[in-house]
Amino acid sequence: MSRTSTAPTKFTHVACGDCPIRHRAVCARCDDTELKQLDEIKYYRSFQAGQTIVWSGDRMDFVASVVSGIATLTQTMEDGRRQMVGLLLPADFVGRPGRETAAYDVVATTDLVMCCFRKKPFEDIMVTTPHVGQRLLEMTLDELDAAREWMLLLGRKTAREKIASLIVIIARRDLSLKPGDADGRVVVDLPLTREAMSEYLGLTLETVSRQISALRKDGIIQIEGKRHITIPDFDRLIEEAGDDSDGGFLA
Amino acid sequence: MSRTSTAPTKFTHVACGDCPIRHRAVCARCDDTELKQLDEIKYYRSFQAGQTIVWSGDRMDFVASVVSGIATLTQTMEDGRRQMVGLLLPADFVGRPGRETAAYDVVATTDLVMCCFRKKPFEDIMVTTPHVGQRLLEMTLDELDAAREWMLLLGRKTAREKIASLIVIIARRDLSLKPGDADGRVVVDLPLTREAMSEYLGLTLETVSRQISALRKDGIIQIEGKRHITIPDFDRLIEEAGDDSDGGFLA
DNA sequence: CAAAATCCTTGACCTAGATCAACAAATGTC
DNA sequence: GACATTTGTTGATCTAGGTCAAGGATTTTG
Repeated sequence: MSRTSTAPTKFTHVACGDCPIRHRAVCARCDDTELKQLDEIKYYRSFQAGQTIVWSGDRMDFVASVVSGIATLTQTMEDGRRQMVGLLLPADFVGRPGRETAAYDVVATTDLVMCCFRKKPFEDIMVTTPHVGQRLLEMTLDELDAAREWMLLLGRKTAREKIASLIVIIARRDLSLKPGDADGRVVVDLPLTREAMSEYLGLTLETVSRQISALRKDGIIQIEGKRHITIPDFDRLIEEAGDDSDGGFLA
Repeated sequence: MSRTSTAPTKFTHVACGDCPIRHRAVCARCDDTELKQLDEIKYYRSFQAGQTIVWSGDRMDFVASVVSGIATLTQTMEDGRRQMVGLLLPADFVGRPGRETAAYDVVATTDLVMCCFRKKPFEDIMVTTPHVGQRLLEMTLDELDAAREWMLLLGRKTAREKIASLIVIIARRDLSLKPGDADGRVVVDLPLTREAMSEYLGLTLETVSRQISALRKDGIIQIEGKRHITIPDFDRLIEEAGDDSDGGFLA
């Protein structure tokens, strides 16, 4: 439990205008006038599962919040090796204010709706409304923390620890739990295919499948269907994940 | 060459008051009055090689620029496995404005001098001087980009590619090169021990040593002593690194 | 409802990198 | 200048996870 953050990691109850979800992002502290400004430059976009939203290196002229569905940020090597570097769940934010182009592929993993803000006017609002910039800094620092946890996972954890960590991370996000909040029985639906998990974890999909089976056989998790997981003892799973961290709040 | 950043990645020539180095960081766009403010809250600290500056989870009541020497940010697991998550060279910035505690160990890898700013007053300056916050956001986004490159390295690259990548990254930092700038002969001094490299790359130190030897035998690099490296053909080394990225500008 | 995709699991085998171990070279120290 | 320490190299061996391959379970499509 090393994190003592001043950033609101819970969802705030300030909705962004008539936006159907509560953005964790930019509008957390905006007043009505400011929300109206944001309203004026926002628009919705839908994407089909599998669709690439932006290619690495392409111009990306918006920032956005995920309304529903899942998107991933992925780095690709010329020979096709892929590493996920960000996982966007509903209410997550994506965008690089001050940057022209995307540094990674942004892919809709499921059918996806995003609430987008055109970048230029958004940046203007950032200038005139300091706390929008402040929120963005906080969010970016959170992402950096998550990225660094993730680096530990990629560089040093075993396959089994990686899988356990991923389930913990998703469970926490799912339940909006802070570290240490949950114990006892927890239920999660994995929103990712085995392949997507392998791209997240720096493994092959076969290894992912095998390790999930192993955790099942050892009674750490129970599985119905392919994605529905019951964790009888959450603390036990955290032990398997091999760290006492706060798990990070993903990108 | 995917990066097209608006952030100044070159050093700016605005020194921070009488600070002996040019901070890439906070004072890049400050005027004299603002520099004076920063001057008033800054102080210098020296550390010996090997000294831990802050432990993960400890209170960290300052932000700082590296004046000379090298520091690393490292995540540690209970059983001692270590993963470097940030490498700080002279002029790099470290700190988590808005955060109470460190999320990783900060260690002086060599003898080190830092120019520190007490956090509270620094945050006050951030509020009154918007572009300081803006610079910080830019810097944090750069770090996030670097972290994501690093994740690709950790998750998907071979040992040989990892070593080649590290040498490329250090060479670029050393020469303050932008991607694509350098070709032909390049000379670098590795500022890290084999062990530190292994912590950076998610390898063992033996593998680091072997792969460096292999690159030497294959004529990709030449070595004098243990750390002094000559790269006869920089583009060749980039090929070995297995990516066309901008290499990232580390934490 | 058959055919074709997807998505997932499991087995057999292989290899990159880890582990264990010995030693060499450089550096510090009294 | 001998001794200890730190740093780096190389060899022998082991193993976690990758690769290749077959097949099962669902979902999609026509």
